Amino acid sequence: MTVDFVKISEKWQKRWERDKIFQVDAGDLEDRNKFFITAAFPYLNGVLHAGHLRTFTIPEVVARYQRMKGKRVLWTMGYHVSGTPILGLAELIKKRDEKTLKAYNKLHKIPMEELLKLDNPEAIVEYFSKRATRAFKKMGFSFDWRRNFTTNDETFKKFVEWQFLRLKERGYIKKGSHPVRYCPSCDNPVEDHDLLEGENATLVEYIVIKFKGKIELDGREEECIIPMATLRPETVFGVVNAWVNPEGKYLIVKVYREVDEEGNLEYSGIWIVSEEAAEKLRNQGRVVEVIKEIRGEELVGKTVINPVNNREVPIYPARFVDTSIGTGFVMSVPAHAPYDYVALRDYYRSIDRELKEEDLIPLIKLENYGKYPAKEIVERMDIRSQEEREKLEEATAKIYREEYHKGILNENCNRYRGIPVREAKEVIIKDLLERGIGEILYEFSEPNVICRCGSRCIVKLVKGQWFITYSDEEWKKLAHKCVDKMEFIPESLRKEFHNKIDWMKDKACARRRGLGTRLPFDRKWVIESLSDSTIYMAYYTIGKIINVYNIGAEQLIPQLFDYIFYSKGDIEELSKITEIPKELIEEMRREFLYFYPLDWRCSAKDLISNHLTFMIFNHVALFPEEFWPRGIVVNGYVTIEGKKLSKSKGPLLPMEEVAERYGPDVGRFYISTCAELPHDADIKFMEMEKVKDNLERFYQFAQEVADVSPEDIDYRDLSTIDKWLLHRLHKSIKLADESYNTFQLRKVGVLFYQLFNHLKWYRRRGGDNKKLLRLVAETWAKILAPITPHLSEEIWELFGKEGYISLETFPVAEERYIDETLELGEEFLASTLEDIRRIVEIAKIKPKRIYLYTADPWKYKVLEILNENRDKSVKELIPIIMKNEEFRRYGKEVVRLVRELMEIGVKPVIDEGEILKNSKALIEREFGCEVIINGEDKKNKKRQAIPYRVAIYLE
RNA sequence: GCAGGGGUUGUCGAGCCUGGCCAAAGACGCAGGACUUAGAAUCCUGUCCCAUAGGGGUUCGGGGGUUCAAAUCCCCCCCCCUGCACCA
Repeated sequence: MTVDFVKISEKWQKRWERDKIFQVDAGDLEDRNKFFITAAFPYLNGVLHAGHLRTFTIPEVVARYQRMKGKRVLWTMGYHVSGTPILGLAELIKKRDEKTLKAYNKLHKIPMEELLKLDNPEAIVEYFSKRATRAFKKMGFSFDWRRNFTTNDETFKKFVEWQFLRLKERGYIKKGSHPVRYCPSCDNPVEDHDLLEGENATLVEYIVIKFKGKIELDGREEECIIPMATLRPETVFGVVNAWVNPEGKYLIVKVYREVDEEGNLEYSGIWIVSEEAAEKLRNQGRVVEVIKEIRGEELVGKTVINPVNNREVPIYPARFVDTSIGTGFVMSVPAHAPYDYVALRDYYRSIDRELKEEDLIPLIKLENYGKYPAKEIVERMDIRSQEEREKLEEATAKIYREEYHKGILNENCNRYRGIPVREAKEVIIKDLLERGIGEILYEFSEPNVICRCGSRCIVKLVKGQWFITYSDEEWKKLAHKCVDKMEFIPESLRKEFHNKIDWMKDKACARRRGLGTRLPFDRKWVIESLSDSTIYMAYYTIGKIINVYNIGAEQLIPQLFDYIFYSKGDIEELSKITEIPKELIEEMRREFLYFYPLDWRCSAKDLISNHLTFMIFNHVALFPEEFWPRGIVVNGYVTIEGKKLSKSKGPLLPMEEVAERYGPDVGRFYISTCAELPHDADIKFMEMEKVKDNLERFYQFAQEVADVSPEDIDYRDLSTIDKWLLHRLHKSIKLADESYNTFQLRKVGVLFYQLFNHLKWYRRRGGDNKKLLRLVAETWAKILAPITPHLSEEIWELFGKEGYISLETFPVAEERYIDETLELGEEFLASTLEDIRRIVEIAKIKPKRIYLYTADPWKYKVLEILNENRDKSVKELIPIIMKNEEFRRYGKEVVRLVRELMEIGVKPVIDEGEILKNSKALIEREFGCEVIINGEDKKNKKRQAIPYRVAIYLE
């Protein structure tokens, strides 16, 4: 039999839409039996794919489940189109970029003639919105479509404007400057995907320590600053000399620092820096005037004064100094930096001096090392000269790591003595900056960061940038509080969110280009795309009214949102100003009050450190505690046959294709059960085919029992195996219920497969109660309905039921049918069968008669005692049993029995004789011979029997 | 480097929190058998190694420890994945 899943799904999708069964409105505010679940909406620069399918199917299934649990479920979807990628895509299509056209034609399955029309952002937004909607509908998503929107809708933008006005009012928006990756030739910040090379480079913060020196200018000796850039500012206490590259080009410059947004300058003195460093300073908020150019060697032999301890140290030459890194000067800490140690030793040798321990200044105590860790490791690794770069890198990394984690500053570090390095570092940086002897200089962690245009990127400090002040400590406290109160699946996320909140810095929230909302208080800027999507779940609640009644953007003034979200203001007046009828304003307010807060937010892993964290921050900033989000669910990624998804290179697997090729139910079942929630799911097409087979089997099973009535099953009339099946059914309901509640959809899948095994066993045991089987089919159609709604509806109709199964009540597990001893009995029987089979095989006997013996009664009594003392150990149990005279005469046999029973597991005593008698025919059938239960004791076998393991003799 | 997750038997993947019924669920794959004109489907059986009576041996990244008992608890190490932002 083949089932046309696509045809079935189309039939039901049409009916659902016709009857609007998934539209939902706010109910009684006094009885908020609601469930509000959302997923992070998709960014529409392509079609929806397998990754979306997974992330959205999870809440979709749970939404359907909760609907069947009688909740008023708000579940819908918006589309994200803000930012630059859609702009970029439009440009590429306009340019007829071959790679892009190919990818969108082949992978996104867009016909070429359609594709060529998508040469402007508006067309792209429209096209992909339509495609996304079509894909969702084909997969049977149960959205309330009236609430759908895109982030480029004028009405939505009004909502975002309100958000930013209120954030600013609360002091969470400020202006400042920040470092960005920048291309000097494109004169623009460079995004990740615009990089040719250096995607992994990060921004690192060097601390520039301003050593004081003297330089001759126009015949006069002038005070100057020779800045040392370092990543280990804590080692400044151990500086014994400075390094300069003798062949390097250096500049004597006057430095002015920008001190405010207006560009006011503050004179910072005469500096000597490498030519490259001068350029960096220019890009990073300083004005640099060149006085004179010199070569590094001119500085060799001069001295500088360490600003932290006023120690005067000489400048020596070193070839390892790279003038393009830092300032072109390096402070030398030979006690703790292998490079410095080796270079200093080399230099001393060149002037016929020997480097002695007294020449070094140790500043970090480190266990397993002496006073001079750098010296030790250099000697241990036998590093001969500063040319042995690889070894030196290794030594440096090792020392750095160990010192950072285990080192403690010593008495040379004056007031920082006794503080572990990892703690001291931050404090020292702060102090250096505050005292004006340190400044920050940004660098890339890798030398080559190349823009798509071929130029080398620089770090540029952008001025006048708008920030959201996520670094705000008070704000963070609120966010932490929210996290403490929330639920997370998996639970480990809680810790991760706490970490992320701690680590949050201010975020630039506006850009010069891209789709989206303009900052209401500075219209030159467009709100950055991650920042306009942090509280849009609230918009879902009111979007219905806006869409249905065609409310215009100009009507959505900030005061209106204040009224809806805060109950602030006068409704009469608002209604007059906005020209929105009072009732509609009230309805918006009620929708919000009814559905908020959000019960669950679902997303894939990638949004943890940005979107999901921002969502928490923005909610706690803008809404009272009762409206903070209640839970977050995060799922793993999707791969296809082991390969990562890629919108440009494939594989991609559009959602629509899944619906068309396999049918939505197959796709939904597979994607929600193929991996545990937090794990990555690997789509294998062969397995998807198998899912199809299994769903067909289920449908077939349903058809077999379609003509039976499940009414009036009398429990008392049921056979043991019937009762067992009923027990299994109710246990499955119970487990499915728990699984749905905790988003463990894979478990529902496993239960479904178990159903087949149960049915197999039921039939093998001679079970054939049609009414009962019909009940099983009906119940399972409901259990599966959230996952395979179309098939379930089809079966529901087949069973002659009125209405939609999607709106039915989820089955309720009834404890009175759950009886674990039934299960134990069947397990006992199965293991008995298996034991017989094994003996037959190993002994290579074709038995004529099978003798089965259950254990002697006293053994069951022992088992009972074990059951009563489950918490006791073997040692404790023996004396308890031996207290009884009856057992004492069995002596050592008791001890052996206890050990054996512990091995099998302590289970309740069941009537094994009865079970065997009951299934005698089955055993005889399976082995084709006579079975004798507890008959004549052949070969003294009977005494081998223990509870749950019969003695067997084959003849 | 920091943070989070992970390493299980042919594959995928449970189990680990709450130690013992764990040679370790389930699915898939593979093999044998039944049914069938044949195939598909279905059903039965097997799938770490050894074994002519239900047994024994070696396994859960590596090493060490706790315990009568460890895939499960503790310590150390190795390896893999993800994030570290202004980008969706």
